[in-house]
Amino acid sequence: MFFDKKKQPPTDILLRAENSNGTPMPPGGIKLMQALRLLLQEKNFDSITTAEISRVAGVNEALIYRYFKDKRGLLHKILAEYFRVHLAQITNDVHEAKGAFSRLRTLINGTISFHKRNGVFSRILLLEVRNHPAYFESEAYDLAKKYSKLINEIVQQGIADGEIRHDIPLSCLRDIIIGSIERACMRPAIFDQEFDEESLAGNLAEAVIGGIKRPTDMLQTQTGKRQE
Amino acid sequence: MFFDKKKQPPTDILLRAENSNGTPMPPGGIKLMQALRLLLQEKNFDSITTAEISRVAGVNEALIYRYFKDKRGLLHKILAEYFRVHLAQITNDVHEAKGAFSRLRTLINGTISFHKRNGVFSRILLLEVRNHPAYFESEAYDLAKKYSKLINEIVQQGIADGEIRHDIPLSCLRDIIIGSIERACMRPAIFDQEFDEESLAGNLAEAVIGGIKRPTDMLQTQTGKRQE
DNA sequence: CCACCATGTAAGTAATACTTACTGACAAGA
DNA sequence: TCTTGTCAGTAAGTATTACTTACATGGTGG
Repeated sequence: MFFDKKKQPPTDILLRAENSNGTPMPPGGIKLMQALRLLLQEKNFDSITTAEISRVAGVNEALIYRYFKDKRGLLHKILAEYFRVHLAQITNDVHEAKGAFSRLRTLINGTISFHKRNGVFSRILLLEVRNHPAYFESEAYDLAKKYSKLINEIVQQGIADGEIRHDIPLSCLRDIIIGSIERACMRPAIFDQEFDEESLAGNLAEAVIGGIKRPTDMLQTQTGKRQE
Repeated sequence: MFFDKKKQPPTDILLRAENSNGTPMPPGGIKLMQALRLLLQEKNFDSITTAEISRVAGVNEALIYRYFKDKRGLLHKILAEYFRVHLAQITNDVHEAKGAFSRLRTLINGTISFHKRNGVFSRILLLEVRNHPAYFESEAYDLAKKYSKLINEIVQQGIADGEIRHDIPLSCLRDIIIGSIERACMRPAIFDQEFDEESLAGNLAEAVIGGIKRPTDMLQTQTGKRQE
């Protein structure tokens, strides 16, 4: 097993969140983030009211607007804290692995594991934020781009080393990797389904790598764009 | 070229929509659907008000609640009409093609083409509905499942014929196919970006098929689950 | 002519995201 | 010790908006 440090409990993320300027988030802000995170385990964002969030947090409703831009700003902040932890773990693990394929397996494994351990992260990222323009101006989106860049680096290195095929654009390869992972995590996130992360990640990596690896021989029909 | 009938204009869908019981949708309902579709070209669903929809449609606001369950019900109905047209086209094209790979290419090509021609469909499906439980009770979701079943059929036939690998679960293969397509269409949908559908679909199909095809020889490391 | 039903409407209501104006605590400086 | 300023927190609003209710109208069959 090349990824054994994933047996942590459903990490208590966002306990130590910081404000955008670097100052630590005051207690009220932390409580609000924890409250929304808790509520998101049971219902979708739109059906959670600001009154509910503040009631669960035990603070006044107006604090949402003091510490965050608005209700969605609070959501984005939570996502950002998840992403921060996820990125720290995954970049470390990836750089420990050697070779493009091993790194990709590590990435796929780690990402799916994180999604499984953090269903709220899954739901926020896959379902709740991308329909609203403000997300793409948020800190959370910046971190999502960093994640994307990490994949770019792995794939580009793999191409340079002759492991990964060079006849398909980088963006397309990245779409396959991220798209497959997200699709696989979406159904469990929506329906609260359990899944075997080990085998899922293994199978996904196997098939995805099979598709993006450089063909070692010429007997397949892969080189010609289309035959008919 | 195996898919030449896709040069239709951005189809005028939902002009001939029917109510759920089979009776034709009255004029007011049609106008409301067209109005929301128009508005969705410019802003996201949440920031469109019912007052706005009815104003653009030129009918009274209460008609939304007579002909649809609620505001989201109207959204789901629009998506369902898009899906109906899309499914009719794609199932036909797919069944004309022969062989699992040719069918998959047809499916990928046709789906991406439909997404490109119908940006509103893209945005509704990929961004606006899956965050709300009511979607999964809707007619639109039933059609989405039909689309999913179509892929199942292709892949299962491909496995039976020895074209597609059998060592990876069907659900996983399907996630790769759908996930890749949706991820590739997401960025253009969000940012209104143009893209070359021909090359995108070709590249995607090429890599995806490369990953799910049955290995014709044993010289790769694909059979063992993991080596290290 | 009338009963009926479908299409359409005006006016209202409850809920909710967000705002404003305020209080108390605490620390620094004179 | 008084003043000043800042930061955490709050109560009480307001404007918006999704949704409801009760009513009007027009065509159709008997």
